[in-house]
Amino acid sequence: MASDARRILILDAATEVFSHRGYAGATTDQIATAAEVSQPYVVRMFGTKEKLFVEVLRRDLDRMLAAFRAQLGVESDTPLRERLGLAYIDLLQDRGLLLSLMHGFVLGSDPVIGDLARSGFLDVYRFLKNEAGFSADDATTFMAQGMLLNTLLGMRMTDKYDTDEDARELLGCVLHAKLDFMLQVANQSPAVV
Amino acid sequence: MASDARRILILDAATEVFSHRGYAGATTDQIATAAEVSQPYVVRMFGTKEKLFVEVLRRDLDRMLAAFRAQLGVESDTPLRERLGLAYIDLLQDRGLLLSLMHGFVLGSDPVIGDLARSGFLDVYRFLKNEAGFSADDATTFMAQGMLLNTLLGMRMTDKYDTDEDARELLGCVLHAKLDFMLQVANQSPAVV
DNA sequence: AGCCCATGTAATTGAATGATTACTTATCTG
DNA sequence: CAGATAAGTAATCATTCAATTACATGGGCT
Repeated sequence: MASDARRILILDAATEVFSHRGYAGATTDQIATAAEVSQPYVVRMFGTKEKLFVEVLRRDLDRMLAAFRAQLGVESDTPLRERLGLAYIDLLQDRGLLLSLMHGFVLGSDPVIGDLARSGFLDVYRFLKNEAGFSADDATTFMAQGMLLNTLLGMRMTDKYDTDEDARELLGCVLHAKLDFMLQVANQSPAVV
Repeated sequence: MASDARRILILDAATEVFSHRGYAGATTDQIATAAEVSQPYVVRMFGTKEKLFVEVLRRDLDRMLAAFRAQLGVESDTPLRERLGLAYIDLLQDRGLLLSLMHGFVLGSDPVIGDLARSGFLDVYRFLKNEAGFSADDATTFMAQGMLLNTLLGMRMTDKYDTDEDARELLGCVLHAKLDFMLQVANQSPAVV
């Protein structure tokens, strides 16, 4: 297989593994197994585990901004703000992809990862204000809802949907129309511990 | 020293170290050094690293709820909602204490930590609704702002306050009156990497 | 004094893990 | 066909780390 294609498979696998275990908790061997290659191959292709994580983070940030920008061109009755929210939920359902972002956001003390997380976060804020026309307050509120969504998915609150009334209500408030969709996805990928 | 007092020192140190490095990234030796005891002592007192993290998480959750409940009894002109927000910011400034919560929230795949994080999160939601009288929507919005605040502090966005105009604006939106206070605290504890 | 339980540590260990080295296989080019 | 370059792995290494064991210290009690 061409290394470009293999690279994508490894990045996909790494995103998945990092999202479950976190940066420090994930091992290059788990990533290699998930990508169906050998562990040395992963290391040689990316140099170090940190560089791999940085690439995952960078790609996820790019993907998020691209998904948001794609909504700018759409003609629709639903307001842009809502469309962006739905686009974000769509992104998150894709095999828990963006949870790796959350792990990156929490590693501000790491010089490399922290820098990337800060600048990536600010890029989103700038997009909302400069391109999507949000006010500072609206942008803040939008991102706050995104962080709550990340947190709920990160802690697998969807697991409690069936048994806890409050969990049901809370998820309903955040996800609105996309709730059924999200639950379906959550059940597809059970706790791979 | 009595073991009860030592226990508190170790929990304090563990909270600090976990908040910087995350659960998997922190080592029992770093915690022991921070608490000025030997590494075996830490392990023997708490059994395993996971049990130690669970105790840290549980204590932080208790502390948060206690701080919130304390606001219920206060007579003041400022509305309860705002007082709770300020109380949360006060909690967070205390040596980054509650960042450990964030790390816990992101480990939903771990059976023990995930369970605790989910039930602790729902406890806060229930408090807001049943004791503080929030509507479901208000409670959701309040928690979303808390998650954004956690994220901004986790990624050390305060480091960019002086150099980035957008970072300044974003932090201003979230922290309002408590901004100066927070920056002062953030500068007191520089990146202990 | 003499015992004993609580507080604490030094030394060690076994497993996990990121990284390196040295090899194999296959495809493309001249 | 030769031979080189890219794709990929098995085997191994050095480190790190949580956990265990065995030992030291000291204060309270009879």
